[in-house]
Amino acid sequence: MTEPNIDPKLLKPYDPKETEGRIYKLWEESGFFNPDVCIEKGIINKEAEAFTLIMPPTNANGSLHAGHGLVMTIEDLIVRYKRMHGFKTLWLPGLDHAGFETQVVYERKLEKEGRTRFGMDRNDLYKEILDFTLENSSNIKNQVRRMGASCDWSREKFTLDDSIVKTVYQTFKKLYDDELVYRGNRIVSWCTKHQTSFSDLEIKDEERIEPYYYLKYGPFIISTSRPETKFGDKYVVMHPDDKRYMEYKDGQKIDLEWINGPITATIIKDKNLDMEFGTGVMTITPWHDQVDFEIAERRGLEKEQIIDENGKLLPIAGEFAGMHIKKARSLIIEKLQNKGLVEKIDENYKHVVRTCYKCGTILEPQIKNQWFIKMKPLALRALEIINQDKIKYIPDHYKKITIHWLENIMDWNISRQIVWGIPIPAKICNECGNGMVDLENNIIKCSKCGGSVRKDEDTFDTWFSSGQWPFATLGYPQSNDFKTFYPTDVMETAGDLVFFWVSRMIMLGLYVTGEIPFKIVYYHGMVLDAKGQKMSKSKGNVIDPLTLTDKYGTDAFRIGMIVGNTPGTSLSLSEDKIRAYKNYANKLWNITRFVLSGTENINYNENFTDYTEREKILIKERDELIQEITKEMDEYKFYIVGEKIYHYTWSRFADVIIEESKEILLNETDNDKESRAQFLLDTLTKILKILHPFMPFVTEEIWGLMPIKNKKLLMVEKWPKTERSEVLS
RNA sequence: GCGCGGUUAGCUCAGUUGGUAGAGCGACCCCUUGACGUGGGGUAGGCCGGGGGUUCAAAUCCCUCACCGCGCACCA
Repeated sequence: MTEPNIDPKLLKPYDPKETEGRIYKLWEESGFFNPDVCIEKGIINKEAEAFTLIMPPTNANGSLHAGHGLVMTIEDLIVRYKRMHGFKTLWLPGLDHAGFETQVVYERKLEKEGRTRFGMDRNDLYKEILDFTLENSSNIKNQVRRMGASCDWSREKFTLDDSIVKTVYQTFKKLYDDELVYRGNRIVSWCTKHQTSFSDLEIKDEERIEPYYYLKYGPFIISTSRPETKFGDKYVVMHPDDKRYMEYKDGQKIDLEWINGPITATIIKDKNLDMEFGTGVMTITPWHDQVDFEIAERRGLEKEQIIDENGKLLPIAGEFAGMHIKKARSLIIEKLQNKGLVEKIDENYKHVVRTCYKCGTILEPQIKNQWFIKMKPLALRALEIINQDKIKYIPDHYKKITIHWLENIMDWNISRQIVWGIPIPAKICNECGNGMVDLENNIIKCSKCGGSVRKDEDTFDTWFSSGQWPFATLGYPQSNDFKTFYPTDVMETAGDLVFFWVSRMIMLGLYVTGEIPFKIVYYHGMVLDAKGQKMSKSKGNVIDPLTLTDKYGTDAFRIGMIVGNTPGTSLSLSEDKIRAYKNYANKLWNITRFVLSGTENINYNENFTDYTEREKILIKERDELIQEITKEMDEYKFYIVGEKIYHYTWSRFADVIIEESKEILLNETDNDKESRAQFLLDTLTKILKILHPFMPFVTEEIWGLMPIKNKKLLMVEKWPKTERSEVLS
């Protein structure tokens, strides 16, 4: 054989490092990430159907982790596939200020520097975090590029952009006008470390074994795991039907000896009490307990704060005032024991305590005057459309989980006592505590009592703004983008955001725009380390996706993340697997070398029909596979497609077809050679197209070397069609 | 307590209308063949968590139990 006359690049092994940056630049400069450019350049029709995927805004408080790697891979795969089908495809990238999350990260940074946010000027702190965020964000954007993401950077949004904030404010106002948002004194979960309240979701339940105390409260025995809350307990509650306590009447007063001396307690008969539990009698602490609060509200009982915002006891605790509850508990019990008021102590009481999901501090329920969204009406609307299957859940069991949550939804506290976030545009009355939404910042008097007002210093729960992301990013209500790309098609995100984010987007999307925000929710699982353990900095098992892409190439990383990774199921990231796909990228490269050098004197004709029987059989087999694969792609079963195309190229095309081609191309008649050569070129072309969404870099690079007339960039070529197999058979 | 998953080869996991179990990695044995040793050929390895049921036929459908995850929950 003569020296092959093919691109010398092909004579060396495939080098992802040399290729990827160059290819990404090629794509970016083509402008094809932007659907408008695709129309301008005649790649797609102006009338083409839109396909929209809004990228979950990346937290701008760190760098890319393995989970992001998965997100970028799956979403880019979906988007490239749709783009190759001629959709007017938009993948809109974004960054999230991530309110509390980022503030926590920043506070840790401050701590390391020996500083603290408390006592810092609000504006200074805000500015520092903003700088921190912006610095990170440029870093993150480069990392997203490294993953090959074909998102439209020209439409990038940040959750603190003016346009987004404006939309968020309008929504807040609308909710207020519709009486779906209210300011109220309600029990909220308060973190004494972070000095902010949470919604019911920012809570981690933790099982603990702690002593459980049975205390003598006058003639009764009450039980508690939290004696430090009991100072102000002056109501003793029992069920009206409880035969044991028939002699006591509702409202009856009883004098008794308590922690710091004699008190007068009032008997309350209430049905919202479990007779079976403990002794069937309890005292209530309305300021620091949800159930007690509700009873007190219903019965109009007094509420008194016992514990302050730092977790220290207030003057009502007498000699214990100023002491942290952690320290006080055992001392209080000691005192009660000395007074003979402890009946018994159960040392092995197993119960659940609510802790801050970030720092693990036990949350203190506190009554706070904050903004709440009335969720029931919003949830009902969402339930209706979910039950009608207007939104498809992948995997489908997330539908059940969502329904279960929506049916038991609680009002949503959206006030956060942190600086880093979107300020709540409202005034609070200094006299009566009334809250008034004030977008123009011109309210100077309370609308209820005429009292003086102050600006609400709180910020919105970050999920309140990100809950509006699909329509906010598209410029609701008037922009062309909104009209063209909303409702969006797919929301692809992590399973643990099902309540935090996805369900709230559905509710707020329906409420504001009257339409569902997306048609499909695709949940990916968590990325675990090779041993199946959760990655965390403290365990030191965090895998940086970029170290893997450096080592094995982005394509290898990407297809390794896809194959065998079913939606919703967590994925163990093993380096072996990624390495295997690096070999695959190289295999593809070598296949190309063979095909191109073996078919040098052939003009590839994609409409060639003069195939011999031998090739017709192979084409039928190949096209059946393509049909199968296309169907599975449309069903979002990428994990199967990746495996099948891998298997076909390697075990079938390379190991069998190429092997037998060696003889055919050397020894058979011209007809046979032509038929085989056309088949090899045609099949390689189709393999590249199918593989492109999975492995965009190597396929684009090879595409550039293919002897194809009038070719465009592979990223905007058309997904292979299979109608011709009928023509040929 | 309620809800949702999972349990298949040594490891990680596929298995979508029920029809004699698959992939990758790993292991072992061969092959210095001209696309590729980042390769090629081959072998071993699974009563598909246990027990019932439906069926001609069950990894697949139903019931039940066990174990492992994960959510939710106002039990003082």
